[in-house]
Amino acid sequence: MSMTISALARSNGVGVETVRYYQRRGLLATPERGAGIRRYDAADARRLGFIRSAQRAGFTLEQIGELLHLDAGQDRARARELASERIAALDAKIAEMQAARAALERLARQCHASDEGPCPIIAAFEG
Amino acid sequence: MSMTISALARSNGVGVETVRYYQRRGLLATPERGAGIRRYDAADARRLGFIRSAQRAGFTLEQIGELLHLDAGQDRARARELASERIAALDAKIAEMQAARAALERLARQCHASDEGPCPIIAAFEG
DNA sequence: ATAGGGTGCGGACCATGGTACGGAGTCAAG
DNA sequence: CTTGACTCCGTACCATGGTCCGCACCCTAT
Repeated sequence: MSMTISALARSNGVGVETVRYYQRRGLLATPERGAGIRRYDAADARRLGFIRSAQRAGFTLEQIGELLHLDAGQDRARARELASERIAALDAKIAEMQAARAALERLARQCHASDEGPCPIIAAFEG
Repeated sequence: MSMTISALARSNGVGVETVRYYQRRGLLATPERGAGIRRYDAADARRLGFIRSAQRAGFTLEQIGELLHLDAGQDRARARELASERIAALDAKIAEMQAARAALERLARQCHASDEGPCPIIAAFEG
């Protein structure tokens, strides 16, 4: 089951240029080409899927590169370390966003409540 | 109470270059200069504070520019619109991050539980 | 009055994660 | 066996939010 680069890209909902970019970044291999066209298989698709999943979990491409180099679990301690760093970062970011959300919602309600005086949304940020 | 650009920057914990960047972006005014040096006041500091607060709430500099042009609440409807768009975006992002966090934590626990077989953290993303 | 540090300004550069371009080669259908 | 779509590859460019550089000028303390 082999595919062209565009099929590989489509299989993970990315653009061809993105695949090529990951190759340049060393995240995906560039297979040998048979008569000019490179052919990809299910393993490549899985690897691309890995990259996208990890990206959704907030890892940067550089960190993903490191995870990939841990090569199917040879260095579990390091993988756990990366995971818990990421969890901590996510916690911080989530807390920040929840605070911002709460503040914005309160302001939007205040702003909606009356059309007198300065807009609380604008005013709030000025403090 | 006037200050130099570096005092203004310090007042909001940013670098001088950041202030200058905001000026270029049209978010902060560049006051007239008295004998070569520009002088800033409390209003400038408040405006800079506004920018940083709004940024913390996840607005882009472009959106912040729009908020600033709403000029102290002349267009409350638009301000509310921006606020609710931002709330929706925050909700989506928070949900995504919480899902990622939960997945990562589960994986880290699994990985910790045994040192046999492939690392679940790596393996999980491969699906 | 002179050294040092801060300022003004334009422009270059940075990281991140892509996206677009152009020319040559390749493949599949009609 | 040609046409049109797809591929390869290097290079350039994009947005975002800054950061740094170099030169000239200014301000303050010694």
